[in-house]
Amino acid sequence: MNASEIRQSFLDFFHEKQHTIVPSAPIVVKDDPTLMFTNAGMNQFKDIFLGNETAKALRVADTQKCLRVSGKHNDLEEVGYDTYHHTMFEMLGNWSFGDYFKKEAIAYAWEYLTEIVKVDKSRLYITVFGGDQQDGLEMDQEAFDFWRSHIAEDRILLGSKKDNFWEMGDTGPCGPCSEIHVDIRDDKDREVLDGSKLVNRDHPEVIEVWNLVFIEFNRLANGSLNLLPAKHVDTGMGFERLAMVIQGKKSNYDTDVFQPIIQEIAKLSGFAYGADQQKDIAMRVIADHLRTVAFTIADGQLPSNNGAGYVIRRILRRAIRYGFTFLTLEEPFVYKLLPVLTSQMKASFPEIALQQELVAKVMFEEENSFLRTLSQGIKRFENFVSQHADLKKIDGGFAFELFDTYGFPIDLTQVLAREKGIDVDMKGFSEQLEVQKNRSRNAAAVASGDWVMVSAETHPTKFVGYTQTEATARILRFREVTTKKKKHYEIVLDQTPFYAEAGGQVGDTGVLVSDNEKIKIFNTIKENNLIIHLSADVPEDPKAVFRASIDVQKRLKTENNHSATHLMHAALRSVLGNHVEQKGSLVDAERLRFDFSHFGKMSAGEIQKVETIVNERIRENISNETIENVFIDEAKSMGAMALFGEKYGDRVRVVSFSRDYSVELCGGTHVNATGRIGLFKIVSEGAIASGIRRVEAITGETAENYVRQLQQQLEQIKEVVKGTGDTVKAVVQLENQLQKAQKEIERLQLEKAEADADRMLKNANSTHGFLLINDIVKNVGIDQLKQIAMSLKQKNIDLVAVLAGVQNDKPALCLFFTEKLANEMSWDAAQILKEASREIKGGGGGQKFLATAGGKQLDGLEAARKLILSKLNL
RNA sequence: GGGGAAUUAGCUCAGUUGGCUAGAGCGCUAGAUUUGCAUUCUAGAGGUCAAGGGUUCGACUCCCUUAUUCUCCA
Repeated sequence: MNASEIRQSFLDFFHEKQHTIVPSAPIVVKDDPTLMFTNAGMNQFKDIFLGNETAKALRVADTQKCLRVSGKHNDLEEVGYDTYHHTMFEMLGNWSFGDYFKKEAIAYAWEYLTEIVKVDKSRLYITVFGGDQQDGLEMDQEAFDFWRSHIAEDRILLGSKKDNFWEMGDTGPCGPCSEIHVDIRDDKDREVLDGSKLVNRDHPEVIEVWNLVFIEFNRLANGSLNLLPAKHVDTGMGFERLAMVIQGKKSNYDTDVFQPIIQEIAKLSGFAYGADQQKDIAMRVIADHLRTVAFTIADGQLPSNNGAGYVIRRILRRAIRYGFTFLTLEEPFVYKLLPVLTSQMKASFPEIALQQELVAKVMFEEENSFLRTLSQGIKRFENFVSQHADLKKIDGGFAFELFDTYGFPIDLTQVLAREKGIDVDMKGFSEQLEVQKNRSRNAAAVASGDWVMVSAETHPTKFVGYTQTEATARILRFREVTTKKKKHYEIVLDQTPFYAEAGGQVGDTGVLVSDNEKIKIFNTIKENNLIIHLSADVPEDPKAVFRASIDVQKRLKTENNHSATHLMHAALRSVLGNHVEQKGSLVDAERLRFDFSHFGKMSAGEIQKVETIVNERIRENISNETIENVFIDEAKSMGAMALFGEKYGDRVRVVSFSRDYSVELCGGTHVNATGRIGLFKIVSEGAIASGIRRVEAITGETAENYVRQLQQQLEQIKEVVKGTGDTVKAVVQLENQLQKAQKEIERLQLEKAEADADRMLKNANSTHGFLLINDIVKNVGIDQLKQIAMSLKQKNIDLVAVLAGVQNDKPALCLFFTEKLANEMSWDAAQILKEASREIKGGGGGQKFLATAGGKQLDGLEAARKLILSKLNL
């Protein structure tokens, strides 16, 4: 079986068992602050387990794109070194939401593995939760008994809480789990040592393939466990591992999931896979990371310098680093592997093909910029080494600075040091890294308290904000959340007019008012689908009936901007082309920001066209036509722009302003008719990444104020330039005149300096075989004195000049002599002036043969000049 | 969210403990060389040293604020 056949067989199997097959959720998580990436198949069903949402189907199966870069069994820096660690992988999974439980879950897994894909039964082992004293839990006898009907008892092993008890987090749903392990060692090795001895021992050939989780408890913040009313099954099977087992390989990287990519890397680098251990590692790293980065960018996450984008950047850079160091790939190359990946994956994941051009552009740009970082780091390293002769060890602090400030990877520093036959002080480096980590951890610490359940109702909050700005509401539950700086409260209501931050639109602010108290809501956010009101105050009487009202002015302005965003999106597509796709947006009361794919800068004409079209649509006063609960296919046939990377349920909300103009899937709030938006004005256009542009615009009152301000500015300028006709021409003329005048001043100053110099030369005395100038000039500052000295220098005569000047009642000094004299007499002009300037309460310095000084005590000037002459023995 | 850095000519970057009339390479313009081109040589134009404030006799350099970008950590 090849990889796609295996994937299909899994989905077909569960389809026959009455499971609904759902598509993979995006790998990038947008509406869960605790998670950056989908890291398990169950993520998209989290709300069902948490009880925030009811399941649409009781039995579900899918293959899910997952990404893990850290965690107990996963560390980015380990990927590539062994046969089975990945950053991105597919997780095959089947779920039961309050439907079947342990018996069926176990039977299905056994049937699929042994009957469908025919894994050798003698290679399988089972683990079952063995109980935990601290939690007061018995062993999972139920699971044990069900397994006994399929497999011999001595192949069922009891596992600890660490291996066989699954928890979503510190609190929340959890339960015992049962794992299926497979022993893929050669028969010879199997005879020597029984596989059961190697289960959960990190042996690369005795591995877990499938984890069946039986969710039956809820863990509270105090650590105790409650039984859940509805029990769920959550299973996950690593697709790449399964392929390895079925295809009889010893490494995931030897399956047809990875080999085509690895062979392409071999071709590009000119090294064969399998010939050299270090090069093999590099190829595995690149193959793995390519998949991760490509899928993530295709799902809408661009590399950036924080959060999820930063994780992607780091992964891509790791791939480049390995190519650079071990495969002599010193030009951008990762993006060249995309066509292979695409042709392999597009059948199951069409987004990867549709976004290929953009992904390639973004990757190419990232690769280039990192290669620049590398070459600068190398330069910096060379500098350091050449400045520290006889270096035995590279200072840990310096290595850390290279890494921390300039992004130069520590292992490359080690490679460079080794080439010079020196070590890097890794202890010092690690210490500084640890300091940095602690600082960050302290700053980010968040402690959430238990939810205080006010009401027994469990239904999700009813959002009434599409039609109302006020509603009566009861508190369902609330909790206290403490961050380092302050604490706040999170409140869940039974119904609310507050829009929670989503889809780029900011959350509402407002108040909850009861008979006795008034609680200010400073923001509204969404955790998965839970609407959470943020407040600085704890409700004193949580059971009271509240009047929930939003800040209407703020909401109206935000709606103007949101609707304008839709109009602009459509206008951009008609002006620039259909390749324009939304890549992100931010809508608040002040402005709208829209990121979209487009190659190249928008011309002034294009910007104007977009502005014009949007303003036309506003004047047409098009009514908002919003349809709730539309099937996704129907929405598409209406012409809705389906956005890749957005997670949508089976039914969606469609917002349109004229069916043939703007139709979008959107959960946000909008104007009833476009006329209310008022004036629309684009204020900036720029690039945020290769192939991605950002436009910012304003509407309504804000736009009016903006235009008014421009007008006022223009009028003021007109007044200043006294131009009645062409103001621009007048300003340009003024600028030209100014430039000319400045040049003229410079020229005159130079001329004057020349004249001064000539005059001084005439009056100079000849002593000791050279000319001595001792002069004082009125209305001349340090800069001009310097100019005079430079003029004297050009004369190429042996001379000493002691120049003094007075400007704005401040004394200035300049001492100049030819370099030849400086050498012969061992004079140091800077040193002499430093001492002399004390007489005028100032300071000075410069070079050996030309120095200047200034001060603030005018009557010390004579003394200073005398001092200089005496220092020169003149 | 926290820490570290960067911002100097059209581009890529130098600029030492505060004092050099702010430089280099590439690019640009003109001239010379050449049958022509590449090349080479000569000359020239091009700078609000990110913006704003402060310290100082003096700030590209030190301090503060802001903006943008990079980078590490979370």
